[in-house]
Parts: sequence; structure tokens; C-alpha cells
Amino acid sequence: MGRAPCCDKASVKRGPWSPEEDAKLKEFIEKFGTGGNWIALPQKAGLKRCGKSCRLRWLNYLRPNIKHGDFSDEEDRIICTLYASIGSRWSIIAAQLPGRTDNDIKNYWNTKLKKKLMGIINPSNQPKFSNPFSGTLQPQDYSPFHFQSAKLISTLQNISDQFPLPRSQYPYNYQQIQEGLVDLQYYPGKDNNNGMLIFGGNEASCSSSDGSCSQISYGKDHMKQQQEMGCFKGFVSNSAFEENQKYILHYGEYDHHYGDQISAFLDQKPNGFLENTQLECDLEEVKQVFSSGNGSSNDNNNNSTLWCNDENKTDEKGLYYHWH
DNA sequence: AAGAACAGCAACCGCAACACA
DNA sequence: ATGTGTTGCGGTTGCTGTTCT
Repeated sequence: MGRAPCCDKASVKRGPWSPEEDAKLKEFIEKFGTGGNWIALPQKAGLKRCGKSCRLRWLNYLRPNIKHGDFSDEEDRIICTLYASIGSRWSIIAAQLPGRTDNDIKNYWNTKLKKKLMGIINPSNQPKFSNPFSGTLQPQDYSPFHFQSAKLISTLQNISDQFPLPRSQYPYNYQQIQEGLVDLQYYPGKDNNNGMLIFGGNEASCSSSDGSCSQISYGKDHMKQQQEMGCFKGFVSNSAFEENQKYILHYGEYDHHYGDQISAFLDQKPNGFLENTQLECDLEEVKQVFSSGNGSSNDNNNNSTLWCNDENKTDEKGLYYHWH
């Protein structure tokens, strides 16, 4: 035997609301409020509707200041950024967009925005190259986006090849990416050119411009960051992977707070680093930074320290940075 | 012109969280 | 501490209008 229904389905009306029903509900709530009891409301208001249905209708359409119609670029950006961070928590996303409802945003995402963003990553929406993942992965295998840029994918391979992080630090490798075991996400930037690629679980991110990738960083996933102190060791930039010359290593105290991380990104601050200290490094030094166990150690508090052999490139403590 | 396929969106469903007795 | 009713949420469905073949 299943759960008892919230109302007698045989005696309540279902389906689209008529203008008369809308007027009745609106008038009643404006006069008396909801009374804190949606279940009892329809009977009081003289509506043959389920309380849940009334609540939904009010929240999504009838309450004041509901905004309908096209979403602005700014709204798109906020939705994408939050989606990349927290996933389909539509009510939380809606709370950041005055006048928009979770249902509206959910529908918009599922029907338009997701496709729109795939178009940004590959404007023609057509593969321009032989996708090395095809055959093993379909577009839906990547969540929420599928990357079709050859340049970007080769960069991912470079990341994997050049930064073979141990599993404890970074549990994904190129093979796993190929096999679709890694969740990829994308933060669009303000101008739709810059953005960050996020690997699910532990995180590597990179900014991309027309599909290229010039920054990566590693850390724990955002959800975990809400509950514990997460970490970014740092990231390298400057199209280093292509030029194979000097790398700019960014490091500093990372703002682990979830909310601040979003705002930091929205403000285009450098990936949430409270300070953005930059060092020029060669490849070996970068590898050293990103390869745990080589030039790093753990203290009793499970904090790790990255060491640098070149004293000209260290802080006064002789290290790059602590992380948790 | 007609049927099929697709897209958009309002509404429903079921579950989990919450409130309160 | 427990049980019960209610609310809130996210996934899904299904209707309607539009586009495609």
C-alpha cells in the first residue's frame, strides 16, 4: 500500500487553470493570505483544486512581481555559473533571480540555455574534427556540457599527460575522461569567451577562450567545499601548454567559502584567490607544484605544503602555499 | 495539405524535510 | 522521541503550438 494522496483526486479538478480560477485564487490570497495552510485553502476559496496545485499556481504565476518572458544575458550568466557550482538546485538559483521561479528557470535551462551554451562552446554546433571521444561517449555523457573543441580536448590530454597527479589528489586521468567516468562542467564567463572547465568530484578547471584552454587549477568539488575546507593549490596560465615555455603559476589564499567563490567568479576575480600572487615557473616547477609527494609534505593537521627549491620564488617561509 | 517530429512550458507526482502536537 | 500533516523541491509528464518532411 502506497502513501495516502494529499487530496481526493476524483473530486478535484486537474489540468490548466481557467481565468476564473486564477481570479478566485488571487482574490482570496490577497484578501486572507494563505493562512499557512495550502491544503485547506482551496475549500475556503471555493476552488475544486488540490492545495498543492493552488500553491504551485500562486507561486509560479499569480503572485506579484513574477517576471515572464526572455531571460537577459546577465540572468543566463548567473544561472550557468550557479548550475556549474551547485547543479540543479533550482530554488536556490531562483532565489538569485528576483521575479523568476524555479520552475521557469528549470524549463528554460532544459529547453534553451543548455543548448545555447553548447553552441557557445562550438558555435556551429557541429563537430569540426574527429572527436577522440566519439564511440565511447555521447553528448549526454558529459554533464552538463559536451565539449567538441579539438583544441580543448587536446589541452585536456596535455593536462593529464603533464600533470599526472596521484589518485589521492586528483582521481581522474585521461583514460577515465575518455571512458566518460568524469563529469565535466563549464562556467561561462561574462563575455561568453572566458570560462572555467570543471571536472566533477575533485576539480581541475581552466579558462577557455574560443575553445582553447589557458588555465588549470585543482581542488575539491564545490559541494564538499560547503561542508569542509576545500583547496586549490594554484593554477597555471598564459597558454603555457601550447607554448611549452614559461608558466605563470598563480597561488595564494583561496577563498573556500562557497558563496564567496561564486561572487568572486561573478566579479571576475582570479578564480576565488583572495590574493593573486603570480610566479613565473618552468614546466618542472609547475609539475612539482601539482604533483603531490614531490616537494610537498603533510603536517599533523593534514595540511599540505608545497615547497619550491628556488628561494627567489618562495615566500618568507620558503614554501609556495599551504592547503588542506 | 497532412501527419510526424520537435520545442516550449504548465502542471503533476512522489519524496524528503520540516513543523508541531 | 515519535507520529502525522504540510510544505518545498526536483524530476517528469503531457498538452499545445510550431516546424519539418
